[in-house]
Amino acid sequence: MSLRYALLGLLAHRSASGYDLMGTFRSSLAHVWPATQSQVYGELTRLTNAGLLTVGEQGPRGRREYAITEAGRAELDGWLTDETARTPQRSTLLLHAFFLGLAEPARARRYLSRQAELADGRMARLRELEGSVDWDGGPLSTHGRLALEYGLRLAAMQRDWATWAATQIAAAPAEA
Amino acid sequence: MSLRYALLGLLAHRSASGYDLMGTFRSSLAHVWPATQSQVYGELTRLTNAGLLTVGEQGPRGRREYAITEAGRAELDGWLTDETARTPQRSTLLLHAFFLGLAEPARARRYLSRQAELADGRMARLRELEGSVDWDGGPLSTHGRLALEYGLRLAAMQRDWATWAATQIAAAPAEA
DNA sequence: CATCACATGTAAAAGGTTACATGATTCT
DNA sequence: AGAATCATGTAACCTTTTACATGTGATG
Repeated sequence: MSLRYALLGLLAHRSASGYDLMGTFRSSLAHVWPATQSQVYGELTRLTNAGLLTVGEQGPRGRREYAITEAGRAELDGWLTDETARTPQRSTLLLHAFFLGLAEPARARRYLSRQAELADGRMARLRELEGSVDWDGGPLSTHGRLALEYGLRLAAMQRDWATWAATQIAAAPAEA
Repeated sequence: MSLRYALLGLLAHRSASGYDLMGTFRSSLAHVWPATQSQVYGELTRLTNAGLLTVGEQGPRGRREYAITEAGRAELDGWLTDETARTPQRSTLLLHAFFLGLAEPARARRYLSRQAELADGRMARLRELEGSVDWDGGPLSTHGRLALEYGLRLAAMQRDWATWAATQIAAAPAEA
């Protein structure tokens, strides 16, 4: 149900076509709430049928420009500060950690070191993104910064944890 | 595809029934890789058909005791240190952050403070869990600790971020 | 005129959630 | 005898992923 709010949120800022929105999903929103083209187009149709969006004049290549309705804004507004909405957390990194005792210590340590490196790489890429985004005043600016900072802190946490975990493995040999 | 490895991982430690495994999912594994009963039973059948598990003697109430096969161990072993396996990260907290500029600053700040509180609560519950788990030497012990530490660090990061983000909102009023 | 960017959709399959359905054994 | 626990399964629905399919307009 969250993709719905991602779309409403983007359209609350300015009207756009499915194609436009996909551009945003590819650049910035991919880090926050990934979505595929087939999902976005489908959801736009559903939101229009539900009266939360309207379609404007047909553009050049069958382009459909979507605009948020009053009902759409109300729906979005209700969600914005809804504390109860939580996605079940699933992390393959964590699942690996849970079962890492089944691998030889040296291999497990190598795996964790590699994960630390990868997290470091993610941090670097986010910092690059930070420099390249035009902080122009849309919902992608002031509050995009908050999201970006979250990503940076998450990556840093994962790097530090993986580094620490590798030392723990060294200390305690494999069991099972 | 990860549920598959969660089950193989648990069964690599000791044979168990679907019901037993559900117990583990309810207690410890829920924090790592949540799964429902209907998912677990279905996957066990699929793993058996794929030759990665075998079913032992029928127990009391039609109980089916599953054991991992050599093929199952090989499959698990390949996955254990596979660096490429990554789940797309989706976080409602992050999505909220991204669009928080659309709410009034006071409301947005209240939301973030509440999220900080909630993260703090999660930390407390994990610390409780840490005390109550019997660290007996299974894959849930040494390496369950790693997973638990990850959870603690994640919650701490979220708490600190939400607290920091609230101050950022205070500084910059709403746009859109 | 060819290529690239624009632009929209559908179909099939996999993964996940919720609800329903049923029955056996053990404990009090 | 009744309740709790053990134990398995199915059906419907929603979300997400991957792949296919098609066509238009602008640019060099």
